[in-house]
Amino acid sequence: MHEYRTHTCGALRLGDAGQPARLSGWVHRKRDHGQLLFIDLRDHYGVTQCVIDVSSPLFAEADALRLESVVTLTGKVVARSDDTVNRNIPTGEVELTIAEMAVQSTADPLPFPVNTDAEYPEEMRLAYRYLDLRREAVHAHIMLRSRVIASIRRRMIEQGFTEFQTPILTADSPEGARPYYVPSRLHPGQFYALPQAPQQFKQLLMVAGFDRYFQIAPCFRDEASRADRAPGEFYQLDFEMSFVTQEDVFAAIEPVLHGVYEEFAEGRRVSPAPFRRIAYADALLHYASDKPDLRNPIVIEDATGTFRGSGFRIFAGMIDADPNVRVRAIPAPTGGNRAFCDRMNSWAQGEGQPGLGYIFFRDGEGAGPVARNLGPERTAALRISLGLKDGDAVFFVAGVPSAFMQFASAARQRIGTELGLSATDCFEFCWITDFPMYELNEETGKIDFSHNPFSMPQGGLEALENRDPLTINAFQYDIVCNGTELSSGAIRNHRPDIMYKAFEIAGYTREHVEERFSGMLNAFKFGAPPHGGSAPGIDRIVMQLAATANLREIVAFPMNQQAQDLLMQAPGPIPEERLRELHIRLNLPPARGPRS
RNA sequence: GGGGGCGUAGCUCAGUUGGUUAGAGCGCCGGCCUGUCACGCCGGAGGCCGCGGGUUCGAGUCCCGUCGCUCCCGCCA
Repeated sequence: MHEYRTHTCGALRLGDAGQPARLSGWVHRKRDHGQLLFIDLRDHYGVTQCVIDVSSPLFAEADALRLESVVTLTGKVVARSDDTVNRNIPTGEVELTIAEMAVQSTADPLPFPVNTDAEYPEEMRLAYRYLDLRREAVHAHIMLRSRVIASIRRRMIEQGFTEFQTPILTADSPEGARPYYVPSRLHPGQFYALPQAPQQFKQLLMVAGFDRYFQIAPCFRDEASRADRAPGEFYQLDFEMSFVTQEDVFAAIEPVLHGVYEEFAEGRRVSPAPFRRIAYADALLHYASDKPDLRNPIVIEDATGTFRGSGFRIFAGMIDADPNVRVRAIPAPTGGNRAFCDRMNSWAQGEGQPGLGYIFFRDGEGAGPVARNLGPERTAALRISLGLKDGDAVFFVAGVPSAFMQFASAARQRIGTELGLSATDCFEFCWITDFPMYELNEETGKIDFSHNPFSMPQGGLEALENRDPLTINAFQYDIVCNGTELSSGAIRNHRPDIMYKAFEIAGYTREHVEERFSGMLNAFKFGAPPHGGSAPGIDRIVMQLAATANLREIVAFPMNQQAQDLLMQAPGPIPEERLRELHIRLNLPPARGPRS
């Protein structure tokens, strides 16, 4: 017989009754009846009830076992009588009668129980993560993550992608977040940087002719964390393709994402490929967001014309005073009663807004103060254009769009949720396309890149030379699911001449470009294919599939919000001689850690 | 960098308007119990009420400061 086990704790069935068996695992739970003791033995695969009574010489030792001790139990598999079968577990028709017992490892009293799914403080969960990971729900989430990644890998390879590894110790990245630095021992005063993304390497692989690259890529950023944004490090499904248009990129990744989501959706509906494409400008207009949650059916419309010169003088006056002012109408089907409208208005005031104007429709006409001042004709025209009927309402926001955007988005989401219009239990994907290449810096009045400076401008060099930069879009796109941005991507700018011009518009000289991005720029001078890609966030995908709002549910060893690993106690001080080796002198006394 | 929330037993939490000796459930320790499966019953130990200062006859409770955790804004492929 094997030293530790003949079966796992999830394996035994009625058909095994009468056979000898050996199980190893953790003491999950004990039920002590004085003369009779039940031990639920747990391993990765399941739980099996083991039983021993006072006639056994092992009884006292078994009785004294503390929860979470690791034991090997050997005995006979016995069918349970009908009235003692446990239908809740797969092994519930049998039990193991304990004839031999070997204690592999004893457990001290636990800082928190692991056989329940109660909530515990994050700090404790992270400090004892190996215990936290024993709990059923977290254990299942980590397994889900692994299966999702395996599925992604298989689907990417099926799509003709090749997996590569790119350096972890590399050079400072040209743009983006604050990097992590690693001091060089061999080169005094010089530092490696950890990659914020393998962006440049994957583009160089395209230049090298590999055609379709992917990597489950670790990325490092020294930026503040969020519940859904890990501090320090996270993983992306990084991919890049040569000789492709934007539509080719979409067509390559849509079946992967759709397939993975369908595989793990467990009944939740997944929007079919091809996913909807929404231009950035339209997303801002209709959803007040560049990551619209399409589970919410509400579509915002412009109503500036309805209010211009109207009797509703607050909005009419704003429109006359500033040509940038817009009025937006947020339809609220079934929201047409004063109680709901007033509740939304109070909520808006709680959000620091002056209020939330509304019209609600009943008896064939619009009601409320806005309708009264707007007049029946304009009110009726608005109702018809928005497709609203008796029992519905419409809310209004007015001002300069950039100022009301965040609030309008929140209002749309709140209306959708409160009226039960927003779907649950589904995944709604869309692409946001046509991001502007440049934006005006409000403080300096200068033209800045609005997103990624290495994206190909739509219209190429010709557009850069002849058009108002603020009207030029880039071949840049986001993939959004349920209001979460899964990734950004772009068709890259592979032409040095277009790159020089693009940077010139943003105020950078040719010399500056050559100095900072020489690696990639030089590569592009020796024959570079047009290419593009994207990098969906693995953690966010798994979070959505696991239906959890917190990253710590789906990462095995997460850091806390302050980017500390409470289990391994990182970051931490290093010995003086190591510092000397690295040519580093600490000028300030080291900050005292929380558990020094 | 800024804002909100939380901090009472190992864990989850209650603690009234500022008023006697700070409570409950789980866990732990001891006792009882031969068919439970979140077993049940009895008993016990366990508290710098995050820390420091203040107001008060009296502070877990009110005020100020500080530390820790967390969520959000800023930031962020």
